[in-house]
Amino acid sequence: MSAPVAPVRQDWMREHNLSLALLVVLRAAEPVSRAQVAALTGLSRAAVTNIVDRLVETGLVRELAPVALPRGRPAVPLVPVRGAVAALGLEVNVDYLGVRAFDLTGELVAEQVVHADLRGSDPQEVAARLAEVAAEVRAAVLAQGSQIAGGTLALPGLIDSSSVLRTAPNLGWRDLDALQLLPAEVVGGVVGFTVANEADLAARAEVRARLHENEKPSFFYVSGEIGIGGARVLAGEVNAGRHGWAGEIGHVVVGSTPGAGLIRLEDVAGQHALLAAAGRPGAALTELLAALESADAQALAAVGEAGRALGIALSAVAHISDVDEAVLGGTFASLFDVLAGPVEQALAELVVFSDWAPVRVSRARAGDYAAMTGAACTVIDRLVASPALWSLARSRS
Amino acid sequence: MSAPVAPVRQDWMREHNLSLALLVVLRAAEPVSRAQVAALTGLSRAAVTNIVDRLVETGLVRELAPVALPRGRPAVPLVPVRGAVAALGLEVNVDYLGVRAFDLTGELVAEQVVHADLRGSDPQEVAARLAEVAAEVRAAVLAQGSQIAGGTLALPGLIDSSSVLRTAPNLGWRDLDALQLLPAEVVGGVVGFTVANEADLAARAEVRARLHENEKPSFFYVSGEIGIGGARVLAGEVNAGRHGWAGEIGHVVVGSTPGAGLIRLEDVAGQHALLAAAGRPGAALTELLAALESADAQALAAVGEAGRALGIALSAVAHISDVDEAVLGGTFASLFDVLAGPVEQALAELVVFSDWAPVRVSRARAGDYAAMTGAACTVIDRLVASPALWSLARSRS
DNA sequence: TGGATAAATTCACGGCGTCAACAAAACCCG
DNA sequence: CGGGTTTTGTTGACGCCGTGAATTTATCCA
Repeated sequence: MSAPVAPVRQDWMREHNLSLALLVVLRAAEPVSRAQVAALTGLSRAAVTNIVDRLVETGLVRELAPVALPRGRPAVPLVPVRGAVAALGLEVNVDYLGVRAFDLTGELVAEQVVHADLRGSDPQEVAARLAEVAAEVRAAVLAQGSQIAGGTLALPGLIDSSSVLRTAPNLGWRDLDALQLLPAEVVGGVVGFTVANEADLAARAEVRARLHENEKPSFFYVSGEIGIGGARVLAGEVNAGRHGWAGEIGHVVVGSTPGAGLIRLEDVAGQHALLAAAGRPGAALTELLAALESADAQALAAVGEAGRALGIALSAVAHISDVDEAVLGGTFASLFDVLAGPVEQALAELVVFSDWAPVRVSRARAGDYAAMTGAACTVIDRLVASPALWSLARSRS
Repeated sequence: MSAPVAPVRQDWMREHNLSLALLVVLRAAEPVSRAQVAALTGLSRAAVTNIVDRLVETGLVRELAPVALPRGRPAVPLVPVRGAVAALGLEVNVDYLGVRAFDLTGELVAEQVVHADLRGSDPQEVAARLAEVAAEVRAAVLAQGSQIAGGTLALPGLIDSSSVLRTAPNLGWRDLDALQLLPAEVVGGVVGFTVANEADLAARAEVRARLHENEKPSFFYVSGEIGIGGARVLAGEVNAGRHGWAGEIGHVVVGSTPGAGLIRLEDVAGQHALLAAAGRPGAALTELLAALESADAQALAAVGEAGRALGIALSAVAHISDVDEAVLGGTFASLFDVLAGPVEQALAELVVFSDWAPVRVSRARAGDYAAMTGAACTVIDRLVASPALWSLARSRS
């Protein structure tokens, strides 16, 4: 949320403080009282009384029964209303498509994933299948009385600011308006519908997974799939860049051949290249994992090489973006035990500031289908950032 | 200026709108009237009347004589007060040190630069010399009745958030508290004094140089000096990263030797390496420029190689940070005519999104001593961001 | 001289957070 | 068993801020 270069009026101020209070209620491990909200936000108790009343009116927050304290008047605990709102996270990836729904607190409410090989698929047809899945999740959510707050679609490709998918090489899709692709009953019925890059959204899910230990984590998220993408997170915010396609680490140069040809990260650590180097071209990832399990020398060497290349690419990220943690996600999370060593070694060797701020390497914690989760998170973020707007939109419908 | 994760009160709102109005007055090509400020900011004329009155009270803005319009009541033009405020930009670099003073509008008011070879110099001694120069510039500024709004020191090295200079390899300095180094009469008398990286500040100066054509430019600034640094600018804001040392493009890997050794950008395009490759190890840059002028084959080849390496490093920047313009500054600005071609070619060849958003390459426009200029700019930025705070500080002194 | 036009100002109004006072609901101790 | 204590939550006066409409000011033009 960046400060607007626009006049600020009282309603903006109210919106901001409303959002602040809502965030405190959402993020608290235990239910908080009005007095605690006041203490945590820095607002006066009087203001918080008023603000919380409005949040209760909009149905986003609920009061529990008062609980006795060691001393003084009992406090009224405040909790987010679970059933009130559902956020949809959709995804089309190379080997599956699916939809997830989360409530305000980030709890999974409904989900449906279909596995399929979507390489070189027809966008129209895939969109129709996604719409079906979305309709089912939608129905499940509505059945339990939730309002749908919006949706975000994750795609493995470059998406520019007008929601046009420029290219998704592994799907074989090019120059599609991703919003127009989806039928109106998916997009139209939903207040806000957006499209974003899969790696950026997975990084957002990773932020969520780390919230309990760090409110504002900073790291570079690496999404190892068929291709290799990534996203930089600074103080809890995903940094998508000028057009929204930052983090394309797969195309970073990591070396050269004697003939002066350049080697990019994907040429070494992309899934096809990695399997080929491991002596299993065209095989599934599980085969590689099994080979590593049984200490297959060629497989270990291939992953080691990939790790070194990834470390070189990440050293470029560290120098250019100044991050001190690299989070390995996607298939790289499965390969973590073999991969992390060479990555760390290359980073220690190459990064100039590794003496003061060594780049840590860690495994992603966001779990499966991180991009879907992250997609829903962005919807919740939008809602939390402007609760009054939401209640307005709700009352209109 | 990012939105605070803190309660917003009316005084914050006032400060914001005050800042907004001041910015409009500063940035306008022609003096603007209150009515124009209202139109440009989106505030009501009533509010602008009040706000401008306060800006006039603080002495930051002045009214000119009313000028007749084609129709209607004459407008009262508003202009920034030139003599009111002076911002100091200080710099210690490898071959010079100096101080510049700018007024509110960004006009140069006073300046003093001393050339000297500061490689391997003693920090204490250099600080004393800088203090002398600063005292003279200070005196010149005070003589014309300006108040000093603050100062920023530019250093060619990694500076962390607590203003400690971790390392400046080309000065041979390490682990210094840059603020404690300067005598109290330089730092103490000044409201806000900060330290920052030379390339980050030069990038800030570049933003200033481009304001008239683009309010919020985005680019990657390359600072070619003895070493090679840089800074990413997104929508007019310099992005310094987690610790403030982003943009260290000189250490990015651009290839490898057959023996599996890695080649970093500085190994090819750093000033020492470049001069050596041109057959003039240890020479001055002017010699290389002369050789290029006379079409010396070895010099041209060396710069061409450096350009290709720079292009490879910038392709990493483009993929990681998604920028669509690279600005070549420092010595690279002088070499621009020879350098730009190979850089552009490498970028076109390597950047995946060059079809939709080709990375432009341009010469820096910030002029000499860009870091000093940018250092003063950050001081002015702080002042403009909180005009009320400034008037408070002023009334206390 | 009167009308048109646009800048700048004034003022009543409603919204918002603060502050201080107060009410409410427990607990403790004599 | 009842007053004192403590902390929560509410209330109302207050001051500040931007809005919007009405008003004043200043110039040009017919």
